[in-house]
Amino acid sequence: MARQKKDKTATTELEAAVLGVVGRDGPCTPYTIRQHFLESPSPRWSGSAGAIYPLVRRLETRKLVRSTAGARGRRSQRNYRITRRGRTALNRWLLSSIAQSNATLIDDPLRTRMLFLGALPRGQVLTFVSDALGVMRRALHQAQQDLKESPAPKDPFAHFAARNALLLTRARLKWLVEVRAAQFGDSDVGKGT
Amino acid sequence: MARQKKDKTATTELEAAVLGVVGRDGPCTPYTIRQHFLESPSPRWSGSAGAIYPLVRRLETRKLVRSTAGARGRRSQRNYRITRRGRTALNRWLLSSIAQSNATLIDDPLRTRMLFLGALPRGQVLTFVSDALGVMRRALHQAQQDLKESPAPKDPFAHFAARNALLLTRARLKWLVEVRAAQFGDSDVGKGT
DNA sequence: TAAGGCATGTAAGACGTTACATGATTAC
DNA sequence: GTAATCATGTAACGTCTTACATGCCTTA
Repeated sequence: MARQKKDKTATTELEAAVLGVVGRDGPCTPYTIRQHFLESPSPRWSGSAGAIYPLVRRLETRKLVRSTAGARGRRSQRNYRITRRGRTALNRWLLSSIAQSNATLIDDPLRTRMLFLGALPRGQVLTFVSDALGVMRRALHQAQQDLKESPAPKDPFAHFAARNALLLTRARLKWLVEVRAAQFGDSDVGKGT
Repeated sequence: MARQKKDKTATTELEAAVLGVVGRDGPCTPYTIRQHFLESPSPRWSGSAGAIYPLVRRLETRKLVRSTAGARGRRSQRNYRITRRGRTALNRWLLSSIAQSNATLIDDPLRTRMLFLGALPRGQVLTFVSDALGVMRRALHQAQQDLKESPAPKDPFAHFAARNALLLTRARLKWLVEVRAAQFGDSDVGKGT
């Protein structure tokens, strides 16, 4: 992806997500797009200005969005909306990125760490697992909260996304409980929170 | 993390993972480290030479690993092993990165896509979900396979990691089945594969 | 001794991050 | 009218990626 002429149809996850937001929510300013990512429960992107502003210009160069100069007071403002080409690109991204995706096994930082936990003395392994359990219980609460705030009738897809977050969090919590049980033979299995 | 002097104790996930591998498996050449990542089921890193070779030198600069010049035939070869400092750093990374981690909600590319699935006509939504189900069933097989190949007695932590992969994959599969049922009212729920 | 692949790298570049800069608007 | 915050950017940089380069070393 570097030395070569860049394939014009290739799209990063963030580019696609921005395109998706613009397409779904209608005309956006870079600022509203940023807000969207800043408020999103997923910590994948920072929503930093340094990412978003250049990105939307990139999208415009590729004619996936089009901007019109609005104005709020005297301040100039760009309103971006998705083009037909953009919709096509989004559509293609949604459908084509699945099959050959590397998404078969998603990343879990806790799993990465688990691989090297043998480096710790037993007591610290316990600390690790306990801490992780604490974090995960809070995450579960958050996920439940988020799910409540995105009811199915409002936007079924947002609802499904929130379900995904909940199910993944539950799975990780279950895993941690399992690990603790296997390591320390306690009988808390299934208690959860 | 850019404009500022870099915090010497900061460590990227890949750096820590490499450090972990060197610490766990004993003296490594960059080549064996690469193999490790190339063979790993987790697609998070490519294990590219361009990443690994500079990285181990970076670790050596920071005195987290130390290299000795071995030789296979006349070919010079660097053998890296972890230092005491390296063990300390690894230890700290394992314990400290949890609490303030952004790992509370892990990323799922399918979830990202789900958010924008409203852009597709209904028929294509079905296609999307079906394709994803196919991918996920294969991923489930793979995860089960991997789990079998890392039995608990051999390395309990590797075993736990494989369990994590399996549970996460199951959760995603369950989620997709749920989505399909909600969208299309079919009664396949619970059938799975 | 030539071919192929093993092993070790380097080169160029895309992407996203943090931190800084700056004018407009609002609140007091 | 001054301070805070909104909104829009730019600057510098680190990490990782793909593609290329290059010698060693085995095997036929």
